[in-house]
Amino acid sequence: MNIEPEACRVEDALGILVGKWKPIILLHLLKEGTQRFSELKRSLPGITQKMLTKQLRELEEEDIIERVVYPQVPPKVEYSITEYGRSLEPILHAMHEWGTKHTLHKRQKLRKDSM
Amino acid sequence: MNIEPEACRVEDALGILVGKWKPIILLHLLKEGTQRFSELKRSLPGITQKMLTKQLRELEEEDIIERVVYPQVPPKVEYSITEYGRSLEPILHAMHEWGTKHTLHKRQKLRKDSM
DNA sequence: TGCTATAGTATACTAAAAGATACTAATGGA
DNA sequence: TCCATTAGTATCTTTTAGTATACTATAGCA
Repeated sequence: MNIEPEACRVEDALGILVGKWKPIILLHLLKEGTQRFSELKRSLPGITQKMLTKQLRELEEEDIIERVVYPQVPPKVEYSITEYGRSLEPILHAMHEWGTKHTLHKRQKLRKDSM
Repeated sequence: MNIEPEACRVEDALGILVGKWKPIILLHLLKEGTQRFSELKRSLPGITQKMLTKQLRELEEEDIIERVVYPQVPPKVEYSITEYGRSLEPILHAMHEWGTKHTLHKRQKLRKDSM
C-alpha cells in the first residue's frame, strides 16, 4: 500500500462514504434493493428532504447509485445500487465489523475507568 | 450484517477515520512506526499545530494511538499506533484498494463523457 | 544576553455541512 | 371544488470543521 500523498487513495473512498447519511443510505439500498425516494425517507428517520436529495445526487454523480424517473404524477423515482457501487460493500462490511468490536472495546474501557 | 439503526456500527468506524487529516496520520504511523510530533507535522504539509494536536488527541481518546511524553526540554512527545489501532488496518487497506480502482473508473468516465 | 528548538495553547476567523421551514406541480379521488 | 400524494426546490439559520496567527515555557548554546 503506497501511502505517499500523491498515490494515497484512501481519501477517495472516504470522500464517498462520508456524510451523516451516506453509509445508511447505501446499506439500505444494498439490503432492500431498489427503493423509492419516499421509502428511503421513511427508512431514515430525521433526514430532511433536502439532505436526502443532496446525498442521493452526490452518490449518483459518483456512479454509486442509479436514479430512474417514471414520468407520472405523482412522481415516482427509484434508486438502486449500481454494480460499481456494490464494490463498496467490502469496506462497509469491514467498518461494520470493526464498529461492532469497537463498541465492546469502549464498554470494557468504561468498566475499567470506573474501577 | 445487521444494518438496523440501533445495531449498525458502520458510523463508529467512520467517525474515527473521518477528518481531513486522520487517515493520513494513521497511515504514517502505521508505515513509519513511532513518530515525534514534529516528524508528523513535517510529514503532513499544510497542517497547523492546532489541527495536528486536535486529531492526535481524538485518536488517543479512542485508544487508536498512544502518546508518550518525555519530561525534557525542549519537549519530546512520541506517538504510535496501539495494537487496537492496528485493527483499523483492514479498513484503511480496503479503502486504499477501492480508491485506486475508483481513480481508474473516474478516468474512464471522463473519456466516455468527452466522446 | 539573546537565539533556537519543541510541543503545545489561545483567540479569532472562514468555509462547509447540516437542519428547519415553506413552497411547487399535476393528477386522482371524495 | 378541495385535498392528498410525491419528489423535489428555495431560503435561511445553526453547527461543526478547518485555517491563520500569535503566544508560551525552558534548556542549551554562541
